[in-house]
Amino acid sequence: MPDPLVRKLQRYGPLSDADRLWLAEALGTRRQVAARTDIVVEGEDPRAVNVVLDGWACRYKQLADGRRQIVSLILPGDPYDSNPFLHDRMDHAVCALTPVILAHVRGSAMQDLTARSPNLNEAFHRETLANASIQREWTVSLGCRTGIERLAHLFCEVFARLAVVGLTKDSTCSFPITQNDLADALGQTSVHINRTLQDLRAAGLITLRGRQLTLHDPDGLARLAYFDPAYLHFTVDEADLGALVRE
Amino acid sequence: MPDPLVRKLQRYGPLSDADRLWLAEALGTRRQVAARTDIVVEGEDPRAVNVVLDGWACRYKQLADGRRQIVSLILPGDPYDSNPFLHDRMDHAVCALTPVILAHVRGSAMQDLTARSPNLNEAFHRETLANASIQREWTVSLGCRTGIERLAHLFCEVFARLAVVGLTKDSTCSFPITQNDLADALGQTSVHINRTLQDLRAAGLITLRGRQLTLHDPDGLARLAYFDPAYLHFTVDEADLGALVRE
DNA sequence: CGTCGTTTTGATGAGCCTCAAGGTGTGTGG
DNA sequence: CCACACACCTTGAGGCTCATCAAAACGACG
Repeated sequence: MPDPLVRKLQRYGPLSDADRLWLAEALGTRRQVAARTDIVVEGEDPRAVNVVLDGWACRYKQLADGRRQIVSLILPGDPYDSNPFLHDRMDHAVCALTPVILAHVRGSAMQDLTARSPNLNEAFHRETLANASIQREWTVSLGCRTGIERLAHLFCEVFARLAVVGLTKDSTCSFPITQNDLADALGQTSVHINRTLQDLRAAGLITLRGRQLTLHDPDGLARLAYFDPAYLHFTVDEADLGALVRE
Repeated sequence: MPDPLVRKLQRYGPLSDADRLWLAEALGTRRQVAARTDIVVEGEDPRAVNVVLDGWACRYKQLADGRRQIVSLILPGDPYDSNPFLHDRMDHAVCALTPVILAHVRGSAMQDLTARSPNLNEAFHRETLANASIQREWTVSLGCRTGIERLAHLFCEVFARLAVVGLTKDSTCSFPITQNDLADALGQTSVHINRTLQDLRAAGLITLRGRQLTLHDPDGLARLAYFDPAYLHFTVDEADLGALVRE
């Protein structure tokens, strides 16, 4: 398994061979988690970091009456802090959307890592900032994009994020979540997601079949979605989705 | 002007007298900004921190066709990083919603501060995490709360955040933004906000007149909004809005 | 006293939800 | 190997929430 974490962090700035080595060492044993199960966290060191190496996960919150909102997607290569706060109860949950392979960097190891390598320190810091930025963009999507724009925007974002860790091929990537999950992420019902998907297909912009997403017209999709990848904050400038697909 | 920043940070953990003193020193000269003007940032040290001491501001993003989404509110006592990223262009803007008084802590001063005081370091860290949590909650609001729930939730959140910095009196606080701003924050039109406001008033839950918000039934409002203040992550446990009002 | 930003009201229609049922695919057990 | 179950996707009909457009009332301020 080529390490998606390294690929990810590299997009925020250069890493030395030593950095890569240290990072590989710090990643402890891998753990398998089944789809549709919460990734629970035993009493957790706030400095520790978990990483999804394979599969998709999400953060979600649930209202008392059962309504669920997926507030972010966690893709291969994404580190995530499982602990929102030291003394507080968890205010949201993390859940595997597909079978997931996790690695865990202990708090002490993490501290060593960032102390030894300014590059890694910087990269992790940027990761945090980029996540905040993505969260803001989701707020924008839910606040002022229409149904079809939201869906198109999510496809653009996911494709771009997967491209960065080398998980796209031509204009295709894996897209293994259900329409129900999409609905919970985009603030709509699965029925309506289904209809909107058909519109996108009819417009010749994408196909989504058998957990595979293909972008037939990345630029058109980005235009429809008002997608501007700047908010992803990768330093290497991949100006547009088209470039990602062409590469 | 009693310092709302100190009051805010104290809610994340205890501060010593020395902490308070250092912090007061670090806050440089104050700056006035007129309402409805962007708070622009000259080439900015990424470690620097700005603080709103008085007035309300917001972060917003705008789509190419003009649609605006307010992604967060910045209230008195809220520190905010003006720099999303060092080398990147700004991916969102910060704007004064009312006349605002700002203070600025230079990067070097900030570094001294956190190096000298573990308390302050911890408090600022928690502030960052709390902000991320608030952003997630906004995602939930936009994704799965109805119009009236959204509005009620925002009122609860704002009241709780203002209570923490001592800016509420009985069950009343200042609420100086227009229905248009509310609309841009909650992903609706001002027309519909207006009608929803009337519903809240008719239900006897609030009054909002002359920039003053009064909660007549905080518990009822919280119930309607599915408001659970845990996501604000103040360490002192003010279990519910009611307690805030009664105090 | 007039101007301008803000709030309020009305009428109409689009977007999305709800409920309900039928279709498709995949894995499982007999 | 077939039959069944179950999860997921798809389709239809009807209704509610909210947007849009337009205009009137209100209020603060010069």
